Amino acid sequence: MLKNPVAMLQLVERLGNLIRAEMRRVIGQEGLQPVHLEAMLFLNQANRFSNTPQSLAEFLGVTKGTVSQSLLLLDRRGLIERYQDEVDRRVVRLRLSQQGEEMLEEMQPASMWQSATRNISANRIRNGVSALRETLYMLQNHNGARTFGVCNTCIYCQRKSQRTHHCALFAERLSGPETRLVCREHVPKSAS
Amino acid sequence: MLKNPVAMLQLVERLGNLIRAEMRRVIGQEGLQPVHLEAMLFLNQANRFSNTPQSLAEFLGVTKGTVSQSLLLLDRRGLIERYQDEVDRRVVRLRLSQQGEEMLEEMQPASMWQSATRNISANRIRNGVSALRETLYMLQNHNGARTFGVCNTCIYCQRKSQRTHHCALFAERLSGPETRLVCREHVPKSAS
DNA sequence: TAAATTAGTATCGACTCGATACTAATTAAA
DNA sequence: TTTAATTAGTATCGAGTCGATACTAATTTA
Repeated sequence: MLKNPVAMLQLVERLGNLIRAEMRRVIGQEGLQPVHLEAMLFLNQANRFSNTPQSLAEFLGVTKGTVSQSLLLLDRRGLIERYQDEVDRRVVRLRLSQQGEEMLEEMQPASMWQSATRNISANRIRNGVSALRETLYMLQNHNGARTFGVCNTCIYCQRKSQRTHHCALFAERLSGPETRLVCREHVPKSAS
Repeated sequence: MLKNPVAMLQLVERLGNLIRAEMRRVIGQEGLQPVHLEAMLFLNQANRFSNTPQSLAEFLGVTKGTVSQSLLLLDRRGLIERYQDEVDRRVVRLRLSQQGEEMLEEMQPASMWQSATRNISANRIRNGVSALRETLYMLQNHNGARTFGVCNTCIYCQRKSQRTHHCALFAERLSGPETRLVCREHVPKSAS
């Protein structure tokens, strides 16, 4: 009974390393490192409260100095754009450039995963997903780390009508598509 | 139905990164990097056919040149021992030193995991483990990568009596404890 | 016996990463 | 309101990863 969590740890670790190695192989052809792909994937998903270097650093679990270096490189390659925030002029906003979006489109790391799980029962995968999700939230909660979930699973997200939502934390309106982006202030509903 | 595998990918990736960041935090205090801990964990588990630089490189998914560098560092710190193989004098055998074993003992990265999964149903975790394991084997099979499973889940492992086992590939006897170590030639029984 | 293969090491350059020190903008305090 | 503290971000340094390339030495194959 006690051995299964450890088995899960080892499997996640092993799979994580494989994914990382695969990432290195794929992205290496562009002269980039795994962390650059991670960063681009984040920027592709981050909502307008979360697209900053600070936020990215927290997501990646590295210092802001480190992330600054990686962003420098992505900028040099023309894969991202940086612009100053209108209100708080210390903060830098980030977005993928056209070129960055295209590169991400080409990668599609998901296809490998699809084929690897083709013969596994859907029910088993569903159970796996929920076990992993719960574990993730627990772990992050325990570390005081952010969850970076999407708005529609957040306690601050209120549905106003069929189409419009409202964030009670930032006190701003959210469009439908926006509720499917990740936020640095996300607090999962299930975490009581 | 198609979204769940991708969700699982993202969760594994995210958890993998968290584990990696935690590793960096813990092992960083010893002046080491995550890959060093990975290497030590591998050497702690590898059987006598698999405790070589080549094997470690395959496990980690890096080149032998890279692994050679990491081993140099571990050797300098006195955490591993290297010795020449008796039969084939090109190959170098690796083992953890006393000091290396003690360090690994102190780490115990599993405890964090135990607490993070405490409130999750045992059944759900079991399902998660088997989904992840199947995925891992599929993925490795697909890439032509080694599975690095333990002997007692390998097609070459034959039970001779209550206590003794036999490896049909290397044509050698295996003790009970040895069947719980990982092997580079492992082929999972389930993979028909 | 010679050629090819295999295990491992050495060196180079680009990059990560934490630590430290810094600038500039904002906020809190006196 | 002026000053002090905080916050977001950048720059630089050193140790280390990592792939690529080139190498040595031992073993196999031809």
